[in-house]
Amino acid sequence: MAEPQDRAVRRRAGRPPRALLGTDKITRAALKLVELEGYRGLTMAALARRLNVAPSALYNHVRSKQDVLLLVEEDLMGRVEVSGFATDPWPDAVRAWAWSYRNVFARHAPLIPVIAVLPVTDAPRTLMMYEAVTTGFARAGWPEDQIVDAIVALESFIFGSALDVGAPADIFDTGTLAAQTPSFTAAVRRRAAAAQDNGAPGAAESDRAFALGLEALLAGLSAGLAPGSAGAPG
Amino acid sequence: MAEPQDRAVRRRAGRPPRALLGTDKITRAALKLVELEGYRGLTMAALARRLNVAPSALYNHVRSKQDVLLLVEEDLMGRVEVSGFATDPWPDAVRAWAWSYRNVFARHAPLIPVIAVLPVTDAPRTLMMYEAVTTGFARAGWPEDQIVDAIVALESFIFGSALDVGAPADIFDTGTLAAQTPSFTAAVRRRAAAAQDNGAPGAAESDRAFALGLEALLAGLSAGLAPGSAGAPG
DNA sequence: ACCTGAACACCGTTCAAGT
DNA sequence: ACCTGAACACCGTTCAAGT
Repeated sequence: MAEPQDRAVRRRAGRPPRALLGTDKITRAALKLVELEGYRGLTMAALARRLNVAPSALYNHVRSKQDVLLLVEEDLMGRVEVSGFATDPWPDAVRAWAWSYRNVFARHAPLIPVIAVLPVTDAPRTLMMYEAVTTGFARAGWPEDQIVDAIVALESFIFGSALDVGAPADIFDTGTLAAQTPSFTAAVRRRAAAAQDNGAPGAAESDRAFALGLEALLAGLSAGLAPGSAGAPG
Repeated sequence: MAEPQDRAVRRRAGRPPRALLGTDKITRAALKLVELEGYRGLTMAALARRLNVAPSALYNHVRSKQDVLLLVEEDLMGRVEVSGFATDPWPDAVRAWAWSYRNVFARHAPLIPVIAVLPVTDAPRTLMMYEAVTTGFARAGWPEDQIVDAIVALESFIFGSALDVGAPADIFDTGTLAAQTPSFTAAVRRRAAAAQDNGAPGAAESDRAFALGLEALLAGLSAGLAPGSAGAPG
């Protein structure tokens, strides 16, 4: 583990005999850093420190911090479960995919606004995920021109739900305004009670909301394959 | 519009005869700044410049920049359409609410990760929105212990969809990897063609995905009110 | 209580100099 | 090509001094 060249002994300037960095090393260091200190701790300076180089050295391998985030995102996409789309019934495959997708990014919430608008061009793992999902939809008989919309709709729900996992347990505490919001306050109380009845303590609530929405989406998408059912107001 | 005291003429230190700031003025200035320069332009320094004060003066009214974001969020929540819940059939009320909610926050995407985990305590407009939605659900016959989960599921979809609105038109361009992702590449092409057939140019695609998902959720939620239909794997 | 102005401890990024 | 080290133009936030 300990490099022969420790950074306590400082390296002199100039190109080293063999490159010290590379996108894979940067990716692994970034992931480790996020695991240890969260996204607040992911700074170019901290990343460089972990890799025993000067911050400016990173810019020989990435064009910006945004590039580092893309490297991390690509790695995470490879962890999303898509194997079911080749073999399982459509609802089962989507369920496994959706739960793993949400769980992977729940721990990487700050990445979500980035991914949601990120072009897939030159992101091979991300593309392979979409390819697997698409073939699964086609195999289940989805019309080709609706597949991407359906994936985007499911993904939107997954991203939003991944953010919800990070919500504090008391997010819906109505506090001093409880008297002005009687229906909502009562519903919140009932929800907490229902979530506790089934055993688990805190994360149970976002799991239940995710399950409810996912099953509704699955049922609605299955039922609504007939053309021209939806229209957009405003 | 022009204050008698212009900042070209500088103010001397010390408490002014009447307070120059206030949370409402800060909120309005922040919204204007975001409208003009986006969230990248929303810095404490820029905000102070707009208000003709020193940056440090802001800290007499907010504890942090995060506080400023919360002020903005509260203002935006007041713009979400909830009037339908008092009068309209449940699906119509949810539709109007969901579309307006998505449209408001599509232009404030950087706020979404903040809102998603933000306690509602002491956020009166946000709470009033939840109260209106909850009464609408109760009126439609929803069991009280499932209402909050259903709202959270819908909100998750809305937040994710609001992020999707900001995606570039070519987000699914498979580029040099098109040959390795034939199914997905074909589906993307078909989607673009279908979206153009109906008239509109670019935003049409996220609108279609949102409509598809929302209608599926509405149908699935309506159908799935029977207990114990969903279960969570892994 | 509520302002100014100076200061602090960071950021991400650029670039000349070195091998 | 790929590193170091110095420098730049910012950040958000704190705090003494002033009225």
